[in-house]
Amino acid sequence: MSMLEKTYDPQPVEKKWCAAWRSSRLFGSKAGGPGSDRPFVIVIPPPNVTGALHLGHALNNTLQDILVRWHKLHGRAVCWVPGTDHGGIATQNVMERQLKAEGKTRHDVGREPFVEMMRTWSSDCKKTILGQLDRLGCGLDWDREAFTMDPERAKAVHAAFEHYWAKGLIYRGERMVNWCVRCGTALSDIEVEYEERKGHLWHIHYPLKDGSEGLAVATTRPETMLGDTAVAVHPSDERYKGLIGKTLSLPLTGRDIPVVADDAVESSFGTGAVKVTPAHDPNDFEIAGRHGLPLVKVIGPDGKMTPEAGSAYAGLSREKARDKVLEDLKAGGHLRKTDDHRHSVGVCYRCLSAVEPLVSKQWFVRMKDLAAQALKAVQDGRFRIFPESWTKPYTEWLSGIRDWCVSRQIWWGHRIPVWYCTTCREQDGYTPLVGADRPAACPACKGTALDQDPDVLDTWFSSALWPFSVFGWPDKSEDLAYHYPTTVLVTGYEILYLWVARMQMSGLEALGQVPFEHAYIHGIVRDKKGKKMSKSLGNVIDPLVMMDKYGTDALRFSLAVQAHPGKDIPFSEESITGSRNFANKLWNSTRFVLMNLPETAPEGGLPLKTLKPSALDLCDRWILAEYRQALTRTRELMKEYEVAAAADVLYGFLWDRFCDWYVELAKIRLQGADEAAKAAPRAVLAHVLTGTLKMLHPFMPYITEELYGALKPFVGETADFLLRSGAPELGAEWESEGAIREMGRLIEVVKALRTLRSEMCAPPGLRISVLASGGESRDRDLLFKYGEYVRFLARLSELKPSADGERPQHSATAVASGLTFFVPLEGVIDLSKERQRLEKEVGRLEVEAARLAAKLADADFISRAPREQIELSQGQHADAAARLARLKDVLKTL
RNA sequence: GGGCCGUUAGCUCAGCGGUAGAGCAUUCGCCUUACACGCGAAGGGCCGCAGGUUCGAAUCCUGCACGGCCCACCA
Repeated sequence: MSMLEKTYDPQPVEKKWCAAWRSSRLFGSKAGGPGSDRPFVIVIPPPNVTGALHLGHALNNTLQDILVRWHKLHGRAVCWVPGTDHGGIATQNVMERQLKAEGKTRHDVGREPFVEMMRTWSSDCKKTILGQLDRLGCGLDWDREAFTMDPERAKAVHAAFEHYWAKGLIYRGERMVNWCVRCGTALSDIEVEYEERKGHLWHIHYPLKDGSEGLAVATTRPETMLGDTAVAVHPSDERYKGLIGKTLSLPLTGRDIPVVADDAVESSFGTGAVKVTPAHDPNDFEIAGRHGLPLVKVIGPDGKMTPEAGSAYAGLSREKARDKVLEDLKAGGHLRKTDDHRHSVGVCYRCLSAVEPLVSKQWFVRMKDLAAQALKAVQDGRFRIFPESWTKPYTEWLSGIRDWCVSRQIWWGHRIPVWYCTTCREQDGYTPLVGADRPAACPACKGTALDQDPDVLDTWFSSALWPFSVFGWPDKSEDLAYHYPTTVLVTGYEILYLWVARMQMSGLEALGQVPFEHAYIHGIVRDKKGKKMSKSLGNVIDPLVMMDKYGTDALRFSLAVQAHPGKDIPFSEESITGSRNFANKLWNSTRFVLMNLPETAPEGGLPLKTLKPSALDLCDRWILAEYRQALTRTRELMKEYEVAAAADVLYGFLWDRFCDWYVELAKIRLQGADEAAKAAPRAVLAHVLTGTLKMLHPFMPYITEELYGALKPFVGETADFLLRSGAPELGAEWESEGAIREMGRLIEVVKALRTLRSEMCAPPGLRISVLASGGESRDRDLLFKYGEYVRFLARLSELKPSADGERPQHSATAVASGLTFFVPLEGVIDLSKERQRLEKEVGRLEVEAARLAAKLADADFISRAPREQIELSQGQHADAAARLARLKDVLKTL
């Protein structure tokens, strides 16, 4: 490493190590084979092959890589499986948009060629994405790359489907489903999002068949009235009691429809009478079921009105039909009222167009029993969610689960492994054949004409199998047994139900064990105003651009340090510069340390543990104690997936304690003439810095790998990679409350003197002389024992004792750590300014002393508070009172 | 309609029973031989509101307000 540059240049370093990690198979678990302990295993949430990585991916994968590297550093076998998801509708949509630009549809291309085009295109996309993950530094096990639609995963999909089928957990039925007219497919309930949209509430009058008054219904979708087969009212609604059982004449169609009574009707809404359109509204579908009402399908899967809607409307789009129905109702005098009305509209989560509830024949997975297993796993602790607050929404969703519509009328996906005999399929009670391969013949009629179901499975069906399909399930291999259950799944809360819950259910069903023991739920990366990043808002930050500009480590660290469990991250470019600066700080502190070490490292490195305690100075013992604390604290936090807090602890330790205090103090000996005295700070610098870099490595892998390479001989290590060097250790014997307390007192003195210098406008070049007086001998002894620290850090020419009361003329005063400091500043000091300064300080102390005195005078406090608390307050009071007395003394003589 | 989360310095957020911290931003002083992507110092907060529990509450409890998210069949 060239130590000439003052500023870290990330690009060459990243390129070098990225290639080295990969070529050395640093993260392969295939070669290593089963060890004695459980490995740390993560399967990647496979990104859809729809384009390039965005910041959300960068966050998700940074967090996973942090965990993987962290556990590898601590000696655990790790396996992080890379892969991508074929992405079903989302991916097909991208391709269809491309075709549309050429004026074509997928039907112009044809099913087979279209799927072929998608395969080619998605594999390019896959390469891009995986390359970007590599660049992010992800320690993935590249030998295991998987794709949700490759042959191995197809095997798992078929096995799962057959398993469900055999157990009666999968069925085909005509049900109300969410239909995306634009995508031309059914969607599951959770693939529908709801948007508040402006609309109207139209009041339409339906006369009785006999021509008498009838009643008015209120609706937001007048075009569906063509499919009405009843009007429902609440059974106890006085207004309509007399009409229940009567027959209405549906306007525009003349169809006879009954008035039925149903509890589901809310009397206070609209007119209190609901038109019932069983074929196009999930509620109405249920009402119809209860009353044996017929279905009239007036909207087709193409979003156009069907012949059943009547010749005047057939072929019109939903929107056009609405206009015409309203016009016709108005003309017939049926439209009574039009109110503005905001209501939520279900939209497709992929294309945001309004979803049409339709009755359609689809495949469903029966969820109740599956959900019960998953519920049990989370309740008895086999599965835990971090942060815990997501557990409740998760269990509630599972408790209220409905059957999962898994068939999709698109072409890109796993074809449903079901076959129909062309001759027998129309017979009542016909059971289709289930299997991946085309059956040779129909078992009933021996006919060989068999058609495969044209639909494909929901993309989430294959995603749900991911934690075990990537390990070769359904084959019961040693590899699967070794890696399953995996350790943790890292993902955003937006797919908790869509994906996490379904993996739990299918894993428990297929293997009887949870697919992962923990789910670590992170937030969404937003812009700095908290808005979701989107191309249309123009607020997208491209992670690749950020990596080019500031370095990968800076991007990773800025994401990690903000990733508080479950919380969204308001991300801005400024937050990366802070991390870039931190990387530079690491670079320069290593530069400093190396400059102060011998040219070549001695055999076995610089000794630390063999140094005699007497050879260690207070600051050495202090930084080692602080270092041990930082290690301990970081480990505690990581255990709880408190990644952001862990990053913060390391940041604070390295920058504040190590650089700003220890490195400065180490200079005293390093720049001194006593060669023997240099051994201790050299060893401490090398060991503490190297250890801290190791702990930071999961967060900033590139720079720490680079710096470790330069430092390792000095700590007696020879590992080729940081992650093979072992975790930093420091025994309990290095804990030292005494050192931390004593340094704390000295730091207080230094800060007080610096403040004073600054307030007195003493130029930094001016070496000042300081007299210390008063205090207990314990405090004086400490001060003068380490007077060199204070002299050096506060830039003093001398620090010496003065007899009590001897205050030099023209001096400024500071009180710290039980002592009074006088700084003679002839010519520099302004007496009236100094008086003001002291009076302000006196005022502040008086308030504090009074507050504490009142507290101590409170009989309730004295009798009820714990003793250590009382003693603490007494100490604080004594301290404030003493400082006050000193300052008042000084003021008197000023 | 239900649930969850949030409301702390100008901004972003920590703290979660002993009256407040960090980073960034601001101001002032410094090219102090690791680092100006730096060093030192300063200013800035009745910890959303109202009650309650407690010797003591930003911290626990109960309401309320505001913001965000999730779920739900109000046509």
